Amino acid sequence: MGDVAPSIARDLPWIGVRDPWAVLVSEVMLQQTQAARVIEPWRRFLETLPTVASCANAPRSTVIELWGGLGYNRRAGYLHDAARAITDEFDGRIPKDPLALRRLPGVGHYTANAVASFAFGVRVGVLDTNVGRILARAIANRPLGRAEAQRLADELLGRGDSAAHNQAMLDLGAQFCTGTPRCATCPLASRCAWRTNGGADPARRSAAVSVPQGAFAGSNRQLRGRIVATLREGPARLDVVVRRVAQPPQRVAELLATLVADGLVEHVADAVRLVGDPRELIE
DNA sequence: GTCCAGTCCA
DNA sequence: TGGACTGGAC
Repeated sequence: MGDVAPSIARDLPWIGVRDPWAVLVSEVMLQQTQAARVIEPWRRFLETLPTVASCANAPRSTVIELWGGLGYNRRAGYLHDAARAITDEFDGRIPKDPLALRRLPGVGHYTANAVASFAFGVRVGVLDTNVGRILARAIANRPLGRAEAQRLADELLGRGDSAAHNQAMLDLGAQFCTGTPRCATCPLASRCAWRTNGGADPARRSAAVSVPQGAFAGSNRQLRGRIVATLREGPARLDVVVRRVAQPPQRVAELLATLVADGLVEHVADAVRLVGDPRELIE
């Protein structure tokens, strides 16, 4: 985030100020993806699918294609499902109540509150991993539970512009309160409870704060990469892939199924034509 | 190799 | 409530 804010939809006039659909699309794209990489795909997406209805009526392949190089293609599927759910269950209008928003697929605490705040001005604190760290470090100096952290975030809103406040918190956290904090330049440092009192980092194991990724070696992520690399050389039968990556057929089939479900690589689809739906092999 | 990170599910 | 999933940037 940093120089470009999560609520980019508010500042880009061609799609309409605070258009709830534009905000929802941007917030889903911003899940685990930095803002700078989101802008172009976001613009492309909205040019083709400018409304909830246009997305709900579009074929799945279009939505996944428009996702471009953002990765985490599952989010595209969720967004497509969400557009259909809004059409079917909410009369085509994106709800402004965070609890209702959370019923949409792919919409969790963060996205629900962000859409409520940035699209509708609902006075609710937006809590991502960086804001979670600010609360645990600067305010409480101890790990917080989910409800506690949300209550603190809500209390900090005060009486001013709550969306602007949330934006400031997100930016402050993203720029200074990262995993390894940049206290030397942080404007909150002189008032930070953790800096003042010292001790172990309270953000570890605090609510909403993400944990480090596990080891790469031996992970599914590594194996997925090897499978994709194998298939890039051309379509291959499942038994060939299994031999190449030297892993149990069951495990390879499971990962292949996730690759297919995510619409990841054309060669995977070729492989599926050769060996059938790998999901059937798992049963 | 390490960092960043929200949702889902058990 | 903690772990799995996922993947580009550096």
